[in-house]
Amino acid sequence: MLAVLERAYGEDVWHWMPDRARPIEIIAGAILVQHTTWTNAERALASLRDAGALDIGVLASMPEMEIAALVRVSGTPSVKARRLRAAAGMIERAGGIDTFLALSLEAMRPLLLATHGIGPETADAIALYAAGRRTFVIDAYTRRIFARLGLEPAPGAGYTAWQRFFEDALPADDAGAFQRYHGYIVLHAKARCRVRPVCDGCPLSRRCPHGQAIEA
DNA sequence: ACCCAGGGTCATA
DNA sequence: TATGACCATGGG
Repeated sequence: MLAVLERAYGEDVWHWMPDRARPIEIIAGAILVQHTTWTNAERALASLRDAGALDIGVLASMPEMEIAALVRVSGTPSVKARRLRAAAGMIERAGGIDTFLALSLEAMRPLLLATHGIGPETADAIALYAAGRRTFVIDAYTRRIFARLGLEPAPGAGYTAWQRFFEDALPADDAGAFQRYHGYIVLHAKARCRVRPVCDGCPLSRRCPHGQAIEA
């Protein structure tokens, strides 16, 4: 399946954010996109940027009410405001953004997981895409697509089992490959299902039973 | 008028 | 451990 994705998408890589995004934008984006669409997360990110709030020190000290007003369009604003603040505070205590990003995965991941509002997926997204650490992101798309293909590592597999499943299948020394393959899955999830005639044109969504229709 | 979205936390049993 | 309510806005 990974080879199929590679063949289908090749160089057409999705990379979490428009290229050259600063790490702080990737970190904030990873929190804002929780249980929401990426387009709404991007709008919230833009309003943070316009307000000059895409900064660890600013986010860590800005009242949650103000942050919430800025990120309203991404849903659950008070929840996400608290989470953004918590993440910024953790990074400050870690010695600032540069020091934080230089941490090893083994040091960084527990810090992230100990932060309010950062669970396994958000932690891995930050470690992989903001810091370039070699950890695979398991999201709803990944589970849905592969489970439908009968490629679930084990029935009812948890996050860790899914993650090991992919990490074992990918080059052990190449964080870029981890980014690329997770990107393929996102591209595939955003693609249109082309199974015909039953499901012609349906988005690969929860309602669509076909995970395999990469190409006609 | 529904249902869903690239999650995570908290209270219950 | 496991399940469910909750967060709350925008789009199909």
